[in-house]
Formats: sequence, structure tokens, C-alpha cells
Amino acid sequence: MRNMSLREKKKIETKNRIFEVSGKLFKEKGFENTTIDEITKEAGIAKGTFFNYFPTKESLVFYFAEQKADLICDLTENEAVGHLHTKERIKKFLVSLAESYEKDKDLTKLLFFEYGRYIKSSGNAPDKDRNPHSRLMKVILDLLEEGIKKREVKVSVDTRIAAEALNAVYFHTLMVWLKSENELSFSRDISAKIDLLFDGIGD
Amino acid sequence: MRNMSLREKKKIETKNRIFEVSGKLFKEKGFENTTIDEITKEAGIAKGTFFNYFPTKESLVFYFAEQKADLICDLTENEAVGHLHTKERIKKFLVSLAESYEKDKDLTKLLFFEYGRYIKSSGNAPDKDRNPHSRLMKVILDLLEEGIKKREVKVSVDTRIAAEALNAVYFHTLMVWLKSENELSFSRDISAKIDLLFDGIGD
DNA sequence: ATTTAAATATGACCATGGTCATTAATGACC
DNA sequence: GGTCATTAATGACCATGGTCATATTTAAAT
Repeated sequence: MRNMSLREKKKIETKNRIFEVSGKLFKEKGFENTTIDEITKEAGIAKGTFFNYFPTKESLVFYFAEQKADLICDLTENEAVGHLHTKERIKKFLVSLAESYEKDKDLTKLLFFEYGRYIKSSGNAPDKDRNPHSRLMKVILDLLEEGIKKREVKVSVDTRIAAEALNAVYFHTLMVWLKSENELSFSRDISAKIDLLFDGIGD
Repeated sequence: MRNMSLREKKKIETKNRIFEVSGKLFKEKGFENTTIDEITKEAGIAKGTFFNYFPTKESLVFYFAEQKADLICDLTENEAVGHLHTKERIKKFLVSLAESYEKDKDLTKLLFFEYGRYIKSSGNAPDKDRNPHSRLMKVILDLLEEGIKKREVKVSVDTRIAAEALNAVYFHTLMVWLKSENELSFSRDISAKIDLLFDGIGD
């Protein structure tokens, strides 16, 4: 960070400024209602410069997504929850993840309603492991495998299938919740669904 | 259909022509790569006319989605599967739905990768019950409630929660499958996940 | 047949995302 | 400090989704 050329410093600074201004404007007026012109004007750069840093307007969303992805890792590391039941650990993880999203609800909405496009284009991206989707899968997979060792998860369970199911339920619940503006039901809903997944529907 | 004014006939005909031409072009070149100009040119109308029938380019996707939604209802009606176990009925329903999507994979992809936007804007739409999402939920809810009566589903299960979970898993699996180009794994995957949901993860 | 009002079609026009040839800033080397 | 190759900044320009005032067509009324 110290022995950096003027060029490199300016470059980073410009990228950050674009990022911050975008975030601010997106929160204020939403993604669609914010124009590149506004962003560049507020950031004090020319329009073309924007595209030197982000290939498209949408790519800003992916950049936000990656920032969020880092957060997922942090969440798993700094909590001592090893003693809890696997189900509770997963629940706790997903709920606290949701709570962190809650802090920045507008940005999160943006992220999730662009989710389809995100998935689409992140498929062949080189940063396959830097998106929230992959990170989440990995964390849940690890938890499930530990769960098997502790005999809290059926040995017969295919962890990939189970992780995908949990993942699906999580994203879907988050989506419905974000859409419905209902602030209260999310943790209850996700908890209920995790219980269901662990205990099963069948009689 | 017979005592229709010239006006009404023309109107319907024009809308259908736009719809057909769009579908054809979307399949050929994808959604993004097809321009309104091309559609209107091929349909033999002026650009402005397009917007008399569809408020936006995206709204075409919703129209496709609604057509698909009708199919979901058809699927439930014309099969005599009342004797099967609830789990198998749900499985059968979702797999045959997926098979029907498979016939028109390009259009289905389009539909699902615009899914985020679809969900977003269909939230306050007047045709709340005409989208695939709502239809699917309703069918699954009915099946689960029957399942409870037959004691094949735990009485303690909240059918809304369970239906949402099944829905989530279905859409997620379909999405992953569409993305991965892997033609073979879908029915196996969805079957495995439904089994998991019915039997539970926990030991 | 003529008039008139409503429905529909039209294409010039606008706003905005994105491109690219040109210009300016930077730093390595002398 | 001056030269030059490399890298970044620029804004005129383009393509396309979407608007709207105007023109045309239809159906009804006389």
C-alpha cells in the first residue's frame, strides 16, 4: 500500500469513488433510475472512464455481490458454535446472514432482483468461487459433513443434494421476504423451513 | 369469434403475429440480441404499434410465462394418479412439468433468467394468479392437504411452509439444470430432493 | 353517402447504455 | 530536465428501448 505508483493509487481511488457514488445513488433512487451520467458526474469523471472500470452498469451489482460474499466467510469464522446441534448451527448461520442483509436492505433487494442475471453471467466467470452462491454452498456443505460425523445428519444423505435444498430454500425465502416488505417473518420462516428439512414432511 | 368487428379481428391477429414473431426470433438469437425494430419489421408493423400491444419488451416474457402457467393447470387435470403416494404424485407432477419445459428449452431459459424481474414486477400485478409461481404453489398446496388427509404427510406440517420449500427446491433445481446444460440430471436431482424433503435430513 | 368520434397505426424524436478513436497523464530511461 | 512508450481519461458518437403528437382507419349516426 505504501510503495505504490501515483497511477495505481489514482486507479484504486477512482474505482472506489465510482463504487461509493453508485451505492449512494442506488440506495437513493434505485438501480434503474440511476443513470451512468449521474454516477460519472457525481464522481467527477467522464462517462467513458466509468467503462474503464466496470464493463457494464450491471457489473456494479456483481461487484456488490462479491463484497457481500466476503461477509459470508467472516460469519462462519468468528463464532464459537461448535457445541450446537448441526441444525441449530445452520439455522444460526442463515439467520445471522439474513440479519446482515437486513442492514442494507435496499442494496440487498437490488442484488436479489438482479439475481437471475447474476447467476446467468457468473456461470462461466473466472471468479466462480467469489460469488455468494458458491460461498454459501461451501459453508453449508462443510456443516453437513461435520453433522454426519456427529451423527446428527443421516449417513445416507447426499450432502450436495441437501446443501442445494437448503440453499434453494434460503434464497427463495429471502426473495419472498424482500418482495413482501414484511420485516418480521423472515427468521421464523427460514427456521420453520430448516426444521421441516431436517424432520421431513412425510409421516 | 364469428360476430367480431373487423377491428377486433385485426387487433387479435396483430397481437398474435407479434407474439409469434418474437418467439421465433428469441429462439433464434436470444432475448437481448433481438431488437424491437426486427420484431416490428418482420411482423409488418410500425415500431409504435408494438407498444400499443406490449408496454415493454420485457412484458413479452411475462406473456410467455402466462402461457406456460396455463400448462401447469392442464398437467394436474388430465392424469389419474389419485392412488399414488403423495410424495410420488408431487414428484410425478414436477418431473412432467420439467419435461414439458424441456421441449422448449430456449424459451424456458429466457423465462427463468428473467425470473428475478418477473417476480419483482408481478408482485403488484393484477394477474397475480396467472403466473407460474402462483399456479405451482396452489397445486402443491392442494396435493399436500390431500396428503394430510391420507396420513401420508405429517399433521404437524404447515402446508404453506412445505409448499414454499418444495417450490423453492423445484425452481432452484430447474435453474441450476438450465444453467449447467446437463440434460440428464434433472429428474434424478429433483426426485432426490423431494425424497429428502419427505424423509428429512436429521438422524 | 356524409359526417363524426373513437380506435388504431405511425415514425420522428428522446434518453440512456455502451463504443472507440483521440488526447492527456504517467513514469522508465537517458 | 527531456524523450518516449504505456496507460488512463475523454466525449462525440452509435444503437436501441420507449414516447407522443399526428395521421389514418373503422363504425356508427344521420
